[in-house]
Amino acid sequence: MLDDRKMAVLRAIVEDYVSTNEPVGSRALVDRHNLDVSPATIRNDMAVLEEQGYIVQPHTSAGRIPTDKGYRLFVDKLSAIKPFSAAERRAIETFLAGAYDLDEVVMRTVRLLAQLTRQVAVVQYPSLSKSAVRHVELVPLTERRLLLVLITDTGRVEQRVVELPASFDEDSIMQLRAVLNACLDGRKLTDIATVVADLPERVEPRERANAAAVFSVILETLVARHEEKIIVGGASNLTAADFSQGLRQVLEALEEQVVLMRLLGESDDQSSVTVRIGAENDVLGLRSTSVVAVGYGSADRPLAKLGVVGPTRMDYPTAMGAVRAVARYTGQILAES
Amino acid sequence: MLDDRKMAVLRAIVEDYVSTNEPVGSRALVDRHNLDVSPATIRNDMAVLEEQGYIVQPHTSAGRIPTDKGYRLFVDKLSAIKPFSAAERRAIETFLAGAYDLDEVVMRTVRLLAQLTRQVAVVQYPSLSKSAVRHVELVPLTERRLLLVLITDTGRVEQRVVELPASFDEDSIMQLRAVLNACLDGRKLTDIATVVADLPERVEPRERANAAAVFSVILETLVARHEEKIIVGGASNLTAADFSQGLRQVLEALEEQVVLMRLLGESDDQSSVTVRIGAENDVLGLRSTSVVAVGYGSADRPLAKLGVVGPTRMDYPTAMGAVRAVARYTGQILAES
DNA sequence: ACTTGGCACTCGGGCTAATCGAGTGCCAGG
DNA sequence: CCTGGCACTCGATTAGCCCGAGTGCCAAGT
Repeated sequence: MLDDRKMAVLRAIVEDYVSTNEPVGSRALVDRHNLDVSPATIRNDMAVLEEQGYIVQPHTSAGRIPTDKGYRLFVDKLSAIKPFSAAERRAIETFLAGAYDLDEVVMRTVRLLAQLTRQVAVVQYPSLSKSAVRHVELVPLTERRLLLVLITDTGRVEQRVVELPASFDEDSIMQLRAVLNACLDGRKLTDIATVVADLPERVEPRERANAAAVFSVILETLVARHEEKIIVGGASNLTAADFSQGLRQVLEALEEQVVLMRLLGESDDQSSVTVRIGAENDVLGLRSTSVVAVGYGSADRPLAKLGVVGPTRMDYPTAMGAVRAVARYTGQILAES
Repeated sequence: MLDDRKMAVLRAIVEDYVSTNEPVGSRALVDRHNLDVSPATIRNDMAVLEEQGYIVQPHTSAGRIPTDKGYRLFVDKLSAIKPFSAAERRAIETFLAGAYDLDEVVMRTVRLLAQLTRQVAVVQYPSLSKSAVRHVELVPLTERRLLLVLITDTGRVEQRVVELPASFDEDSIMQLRAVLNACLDGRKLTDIATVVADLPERVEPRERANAAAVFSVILETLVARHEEKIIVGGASNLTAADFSQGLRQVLEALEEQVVLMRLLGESDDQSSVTVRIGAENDVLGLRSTSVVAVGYGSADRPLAKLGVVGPTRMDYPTAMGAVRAVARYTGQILAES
């Protein structure tokens, strides 16, 4: 379909356009890359590329810019993920290493990613559904209220107030806590629904009402609600790339947790870097952005995803390299705890 | 200095400019407000106002726009905080009432505030220094690592990994936990430093090394580190007001926790709404924005602050009303737990 | 002393015309 | 299939122009 040189031309167009942000013409192309042909030849190639939908000219007589389809081909066939130098890796490692707790790790990750790519970074907390319970704690608040604190093996701490149907005493709480920890400890959160179903039997009859309230809150919190938590950073990088008038839309989209989830979640391939370009994101308002995402965590223990969002005119090789490198180290650090 | 009519003129200029975003001239002024004088008279007044620095003309021959000093006078003398209607209050209340835990309350607050004011909302978590300990929990992670979880009476849950100098057994942890809870429960976090100093005596000698590690982490976490946590929402509202080229700067500033702290913290008057206009914010990059902030929490128990950030060209009465109303209800809800 | 109508003046925004040049498509020849 | 040549297109830039909103000032009126 497309011979080698046409591919090379497309690659050159993408690279030039990404770095200059201006439509690239045939002359500039032969100058800046060592294609040993004349501009006229390039023009013929470009005509073909345009006909096939890989590039377009914004105005009748200006250079060409890549289409989504063009970027897609570039990412799939024409570029390699840019590896990071040893020095860069060390920098990443030390930057992340200073973090104390999960919040800190996630915050640093997002900052780092935004800085490395000069794009908007998006990092998802370790997914609850992929975590296991490490500890459950019940703290009395008032007569009929408990604070339920649930700690996962990925370091997430979820809290929730429980309203009890009846008042309680210290002993019954101790007992309930013991039962909960005994039964839930180490269980995957996905399995918890079934485990909880059997729990009432293990509680003294007169405490069952209160226990049931606690159980239902556990289920509700972990299964139904905001189980995913995502943070965003580096929004100021969006001002560099000029979204005609869509900046507002993009910012709005990035404030919606649900949208972010879809953005990261759409690709279910865990281990390799995935790229969604322009209209491939069926999120309204992000039609003119690309998403580079990857799962993090060890191979046998995927935790969640992270990535960057930026204009389709993005340095994909570098972004992919950064995302992959950061994911690796973040996963590593979280695996240690 | 300025007679009544000049004041009225300034008020009219501010109001018109805020609503139209265009320099306002003498004719428009007499038309839209019932000033019973001619445009020429207004022009004389405007000349005086300009001489005194309350207004300027962006171009030699265009209408006037208020200066920071003009807005300041407007806020101090010429406007009243806009009260919210009963219906609006009810809406706020029900919107906030559905929240389960602290995170949820804060998130909803920030969303609500952004929506009501159409500005960027900034909400600080209940300040640790004003909280008391409700519960301390130690969760074993590995041989020599503990997860320290600290729950405050304001609902904040802080976590931190502790590296121990020696290995430990279940019993010693139980004991340590008991000591910690016995001694710290109910104590203000500001007092904790002194309390912790006396703790080692109450631990068995052979456990002192580990205990000391835990204590130092407690101090470090609560006193030294990121004790303040602030979240931001509604950044997309910034695109409406056109910051000539400072949008980037503004976004950057809003991503810096430290900057946000200074923004909210600068005014130490807890109970009343404070407004900082333009250059009054000595934060670089926010010289062209205004901050409307107020403390929340009950009078005898201030918790933290919240507010909005927007262009100096802002509807101050409404913003102040919204900030005050939201602070009231958020404080109320947090007081209940 | 303040207000008012009149009037000349300023200057930014918007419109049109003209020019420039990057870049194209196509063709004929190698 | 590549190449140099050439006519053509059209966006961007510049210059010139006009219009009108808005001003400052002044002289006259209350």
